[in-house]
Amino acid sequence: MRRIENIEVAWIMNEIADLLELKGENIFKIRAYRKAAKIIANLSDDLPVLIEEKKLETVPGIGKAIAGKIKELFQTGKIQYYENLKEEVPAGLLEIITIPGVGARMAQELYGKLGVSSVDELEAAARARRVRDLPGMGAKTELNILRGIEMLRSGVGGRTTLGIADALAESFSGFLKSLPSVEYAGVAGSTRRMKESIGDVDLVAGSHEPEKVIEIFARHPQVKKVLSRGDTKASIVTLMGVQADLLVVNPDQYWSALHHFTGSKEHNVRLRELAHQKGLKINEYGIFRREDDQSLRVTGEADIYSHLGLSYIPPELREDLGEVEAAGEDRLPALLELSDIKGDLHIHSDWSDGANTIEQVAGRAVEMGYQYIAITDHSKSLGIAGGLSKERLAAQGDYIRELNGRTDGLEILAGIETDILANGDLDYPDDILAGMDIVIASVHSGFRQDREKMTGRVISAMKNKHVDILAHPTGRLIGRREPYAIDMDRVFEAAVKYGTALEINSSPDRLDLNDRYVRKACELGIKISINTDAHDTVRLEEMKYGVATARRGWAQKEDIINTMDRDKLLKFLKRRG
DNA sequence: GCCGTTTTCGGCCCGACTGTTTTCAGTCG
Repeated sequence: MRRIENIEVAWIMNEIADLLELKGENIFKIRAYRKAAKIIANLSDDLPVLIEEKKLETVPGIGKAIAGKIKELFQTGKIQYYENLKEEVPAGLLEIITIPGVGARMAQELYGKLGVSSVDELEAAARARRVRDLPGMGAKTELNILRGIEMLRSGVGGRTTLGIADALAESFSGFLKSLPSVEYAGVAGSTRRMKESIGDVDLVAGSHEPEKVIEIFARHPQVKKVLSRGDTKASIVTLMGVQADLLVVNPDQYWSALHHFTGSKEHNVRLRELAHQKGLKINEYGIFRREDDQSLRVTGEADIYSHLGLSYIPPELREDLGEVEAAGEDRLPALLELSDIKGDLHIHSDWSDGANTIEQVAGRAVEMGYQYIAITDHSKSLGIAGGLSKERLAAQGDYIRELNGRTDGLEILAGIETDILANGDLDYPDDILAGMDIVIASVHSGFRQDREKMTGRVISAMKNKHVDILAHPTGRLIGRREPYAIDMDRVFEAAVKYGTALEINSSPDRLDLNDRYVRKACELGIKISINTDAHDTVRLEEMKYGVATARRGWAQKEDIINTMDRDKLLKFLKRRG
């Protein structure tokens, strides 16, 4: 039988929830399936392993019934309960509820009264003005449905990368801060938590004149369309098609609002449950004693956690993946900081497909306060990217050594990003690799190899004692290309066995390793290198996204090799030869 | 459907905006 990934099981659980919702089932049952979907999507172990070890039911949020259905899926290839549900509910309704503003109740009504069972049919019914005749719906609902369909088709509401969202959020936040009527403003939501992809940008402001702030926000030149607008909240779509939401509160409620809108939703639910147990209530305006509604003092996010008996939880950890328990027992990790990074070990220059000279890269690195960088251009088989021949590589090495002699305070390492060829060989013989200061290995071709072959290919490269780092280990491009088929458990085993470091590629298009793999790798004691893979000096700044991904994976300074001082790093790179 | 240092039954987080309504349900985050 075909291998079934955890994420596919999560999709099925979510679809079961959708189907149950369309049937009008018990809301708590629906939530249980949605919760299970989230949990499964975030598991660090593969489901078959958990089933094998009889540990599936012990996962919080997964009980007997759901565990039974998952086992059935792996044993028989399907879930009868799910199949039956799909029989009962017209398939088009699942599509209809993806229209923004149309939920299960409306879909049921439209199907029951108008016989609408696809987005196309709904569009026709709305255009024929038949929707407005239904109870509880009017002309505005009809228009809203058409707008929603248009949005769905235009791709608005799709997700964007962290790089784009972060830049946009910072620009809006700066704009808000510059307004005289605004006392505080900041970025919240998944952008603040530095998730790898962002649905919409959340902003929070503290002001005594919320209407005025909303008004100015809605007229910002970046705004293409205003989706909704109240006294304290507004949603807009930017020219780039990214949705941004702004909440304006009283300045003394700012920290509670920022916290609330930073989420995640799951993290907040967890905190509210905890608050409930302690006789408290949390919402976006503050934290209150339930008995007399008296509000407790909040002058920063740390106060909220301290009222709950928790140590401060940084935004990157707020996913309800164990951070609340850890904060309660004061055993949160001392997270890596951007300032811990002492250098960048994967950079391209104009010797291959980079835009800048080595001197320009070095100059920028000095400005950034780095102790060292590695120039790692492409190897010869990547002809399309100007891969270096043996001779060019040797010449580059000489040049770098000469440059090092006249560069103060920055060590430039002569490195190479060698391709891992389809058969697992590297692009140069061992004697050449032995002469490099640092060797990075990565896959740039043959992405469609099967899992066994790809895994073996990568591991044979890691086995080579000259290879220091495996770059972008899964090969994914966020939103554009799935990871290649590779057994990461075996890659981790190999990293432990051979001492190869794994990369977090900081490019917001990659973030590879991802946060979940980082967490697992750190637990296994694997060393990680956070690199930008920059092809121009501007993108050296993307180190922050790699660091954020490491933080989301609970990484500490000790886990990361490019936090080492120069001498320690050089020693580390020599340890295997 | 899940869960349990007050419970194996009876709970299960909180609020804004919208559109259609005279007091609220649906949707969303």
